[in-house]
Amino acid sequence: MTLSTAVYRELRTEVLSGRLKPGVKLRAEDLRKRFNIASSPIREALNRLVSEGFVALEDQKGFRVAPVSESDLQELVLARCAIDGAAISESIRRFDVPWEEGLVLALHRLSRASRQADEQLPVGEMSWENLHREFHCALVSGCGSRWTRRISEQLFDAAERYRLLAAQQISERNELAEHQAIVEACLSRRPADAVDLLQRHYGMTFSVIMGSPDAPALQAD
Amino acid sequence: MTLSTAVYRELRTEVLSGRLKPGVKLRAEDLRKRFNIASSPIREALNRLVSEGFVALEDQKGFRVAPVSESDLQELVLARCAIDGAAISESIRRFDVPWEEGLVLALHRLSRASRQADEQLPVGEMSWENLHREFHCALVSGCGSRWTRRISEQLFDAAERYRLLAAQQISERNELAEHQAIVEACLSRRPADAVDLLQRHYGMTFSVIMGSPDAPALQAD
DNA sequence: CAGGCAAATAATCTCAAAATTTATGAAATT
DNA sequence: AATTTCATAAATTTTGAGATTATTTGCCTG
Repeated sequence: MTLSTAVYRELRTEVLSGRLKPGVKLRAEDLRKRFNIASSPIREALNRLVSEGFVALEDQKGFRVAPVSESDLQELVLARCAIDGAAISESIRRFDVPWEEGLVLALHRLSRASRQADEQLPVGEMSWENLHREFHCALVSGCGSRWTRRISEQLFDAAERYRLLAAQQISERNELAEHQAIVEACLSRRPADAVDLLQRHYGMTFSVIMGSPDAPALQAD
Repeated sequence: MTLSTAVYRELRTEVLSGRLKPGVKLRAEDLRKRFNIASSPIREALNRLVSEGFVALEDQKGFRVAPVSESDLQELVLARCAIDGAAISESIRRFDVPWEEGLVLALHRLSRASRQADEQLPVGEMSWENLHREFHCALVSGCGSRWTRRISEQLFDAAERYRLLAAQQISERNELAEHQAIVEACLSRRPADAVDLLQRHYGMTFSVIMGSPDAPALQAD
């Protein structure tokens, strides 16, 4: 792997996990010292993140972690409702067996995972966050379009960033039940129910994030 | 504007217009000579295009113009049907007056434009291609989500690339009538019709592209 | 206090060369 | 003849120092 790619992945992870706060300046010089490499690979990594929307670039003013706002989150949730809704509906219409099985498996794994992030994970085991991501990918994986799947993943990552920014300790809120209900609607081929449950699920996410103690931070940046 | 940004725009235009063919190697050294600048801004521009999917990057093997394929186009069209369909439906549900008026205006301008690209455009006038893009943006601009709008634009650009690659002389096929029918369905608040017409419109695009004399080129790359 | 100016800082770009990886093609081996 | 080996060539990535251009800062003047 090239240095550019390594730095790209590291910065992407840090932005998405909320370790790098919105609006923070990303000076090539600082990052150069931090990673102990020259500035070219750093600028290349930052440029990739710019096109992904996780880093903002103003000509001659350098890079910043992409800002957040309540309206942005609201429109993000709206986009996810529309796009993932269409994708899940199409998945049910097609009803591939690999899709069905992948979904069951992803739900099972997610249900077994603990949300306690502090305890050390056994080697080779994925975190709840990663399994949650896999689950949402599995939901839309039967839609027949890699374009749609890629977009759905990007939107998930953007939304997850908001969740992790707002919530160090958010109520667990029995998401498992919501996930199970969605899968049930999928398996029994009830597209309208599945879409409805999915959109409620996203709507809940929005409320929980905006209701969290850290939510006011969304105004400041 | 920085050099990076200028090169980014130029390369993006050339890839999307089909002047740079799929699979073609993009060597920093060659581009350096061509633009007569150093390689850093060139690599930065290429890295931005990588995240956008218009340039492919394999570590240690350099940059190439993103490949194309029939299945990719098919899945692209599917994504556009789902996403723009949802967006247009939501736009009608909301029915903002600015959206309605923007749509009428965009259609009017598009109807006045000539498709002859060879003749010199009067200063300040947009090409049919640009007006067509504006029209499609206007269609989904009432959906209430900047995320959805951005995604719709990116998908339009990717699809337009296929159209321009496949078609130097494609039948004009009375697209104007299709556009008018979609707008009519929007203005009279018939979401199901609008979505249906839009999806047929995209489906036609797919058939026309795959039926063009240049279509076999889609296999080779 | 507002506006302007110069110095300091930051961002972008250049250039030459080093380090690393991949591609090439001839010689050796099976 | 086909495959492997290996040295060489070429390409990609990275370095690091410095030049250039734009922005910010803080002082000074009006």
